[in-house]
This record gives sequence, C-alpha cells and structure tokens, in this order.
Amino acid sequence: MPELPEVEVVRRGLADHVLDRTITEVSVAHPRAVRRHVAGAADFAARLAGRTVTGVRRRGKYLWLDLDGGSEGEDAVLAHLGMSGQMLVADAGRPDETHLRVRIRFADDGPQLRFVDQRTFGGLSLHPLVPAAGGGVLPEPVAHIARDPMDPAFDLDAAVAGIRRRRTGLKRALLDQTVVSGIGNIYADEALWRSRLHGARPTERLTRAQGRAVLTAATDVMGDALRAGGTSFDALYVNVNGASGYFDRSLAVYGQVDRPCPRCGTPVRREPFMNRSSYSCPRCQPRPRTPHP
DNA sequence: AATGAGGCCTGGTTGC
DNA sequence: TGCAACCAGGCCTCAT
Repeated sequence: MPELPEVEVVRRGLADHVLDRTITEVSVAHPRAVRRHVAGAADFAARLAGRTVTGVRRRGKYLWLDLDGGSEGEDAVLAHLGMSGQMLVADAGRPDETHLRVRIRFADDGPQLRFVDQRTFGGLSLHPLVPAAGGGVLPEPVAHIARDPMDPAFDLDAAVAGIRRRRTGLKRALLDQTVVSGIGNIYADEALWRSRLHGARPTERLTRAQGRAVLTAATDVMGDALRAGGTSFDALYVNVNGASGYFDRSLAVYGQVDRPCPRCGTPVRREPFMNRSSYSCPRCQPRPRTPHP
C-alpha cells in the first residue's frame, strides 16, 4: 500500500522531525526487520550510534536517511516500508506499539523514531552511498531503481521507450521498478483507468502517445494522492504522526468492484492478476483482442 | 538475457 | 461457533 505518495508523505514527516538530529542508541526488537543489513542487528545498531542525520531522501518507494561521515564514511540508513511498515515519531513515554521492530533514540532526548511493521516485508539497513548512473549518489541497493515521475530529472520519453522495449503486459511494465519507480498496484490501476487502457495490453503494441498518456496519468494521480496525504485503507499506512491519508475516497476503480465507473457508470470489474487483483472499467478499458498472458 | 512464478509475513474476513 | 482457507502485495530469489 505504501507507494510513491505514501512514502513521500513519510519522507516529508521525517525531514521535519529527524533532520540534523544525532542518534545515540538503536535497539532492534525483531531481527527480520534488519535482515537486509547482512552484518546483523548488533552491527546495525553500533554503526548508527553517534551519527547525525544530514538528509532525508527518496527514490520510488525507497526512503533513506543520509548520515554524516563519522568514522565510517558517508552512508545512509535505507528504509523500505514493504506492505505495512511505518516510521513513527513518538515521545519516549508512549507505550510500545505491538509490532515495534526498531527504535532509534536521539541525543536531544526529543521524540524517538520507531519502525513499526506488522508483516515485516519492509526493513532497515545501512549502506554506503555510491555514484548513480544518472548522477548523484544512492544507497547501493537502490542503484538499479529507475527515477520516479516526481524526480526533477525524470525523463518521460525515456520511460515510455523503456516500457515499449519490454515484451510483457502494460501493467506488469508499470510495476517494474527498473523501468519507472514508485508505481504499485493501486496507482497502476488508477493510471490505466485515467488513460483508458487495459493492463493486459501488450507493450509492443503500445503507441508512444499511449505510453505518454499512461505515465502522465500515473504522475497526475500520484500527485493528487500526495496532496490528500496518501491512500489508507486501514491503520496500516499512516504518516509519522500516525494519521491516515484520505485519497482512498478518490479512487476510481481500485478496490471498487461492482461500484459504478465514475466516468460511464458501468460496474467496475475485478480480474485476477499475478495472484492478486486488478480493477478496471469494462467499458472504458476493453480487454485487448490479443492480451498478454 | 529477459521474463515470470513462488515465497516471505500477519491479521482481518469469509465460508463451511 | 470454531476453525481453516483466503486475501492484501512489494520485492527478492530462482527457474525457464
């Protein structure tokens, strides 16, 4: 559920609350939450102590805190929220959350940063910053992730070309984070609906104009969602203060099976897709005659 | 090489 | 009523 808009809401919250603060102590309550830190939980905690947060950045659905050099060189705490990860800014006296995985305390004795994650698909890890192909520096595991549509250097035509080079269905291509990042199941369905395209359309038969249309729609819908504070279906996605977003009220098709298409009134359909679901309007988004399987 | 399927997780919901 | 099956789904690993 946390896709680009939700992660950006969290990034902004962290920029407001942890930037320029110095970490004193880190405790890992569940080792799975730091499994991508190969040196282990103790190493993770030890390396963070004494470091100062100098930046809060994001690419696609990845989020990271830049750390000052210290004795380790400049690197970053990388966070992925997975399905149910939350970054909460919490006063020390607040009771621990049921699924609290990592707690970060700061030298100023101000609010803690807590990583809470029911399903533990997400996690934290520490990585060196490496030069990125298109300029700038990124945490190592993010190097293969494409720029997202809110990146000032995002190249729409290059992304369209990337999609059209794939030999798959359009929705699969939209979800491929190495082509364009930040789009998940919700915003893929909403972008396809806005551009009146079916997700099973083979990418080799997508025109450049259609490619630009669907990516522009994705950019627009994610921008709308960001302004609404993100999409929350339940308490699993919240901002750093624990508040939900309200873009779920504006979804045209995602999760809206049998409800009327906001454009033409035809009941929204649900179709199986990669062991999950896709939502679309049967009239606005006719299934292609030769769909990609 | 590129594509696609399977596995990882937990809690809420559905169905028998 | 109680329990099992199912569902949510991003991303990594592995097979083809």
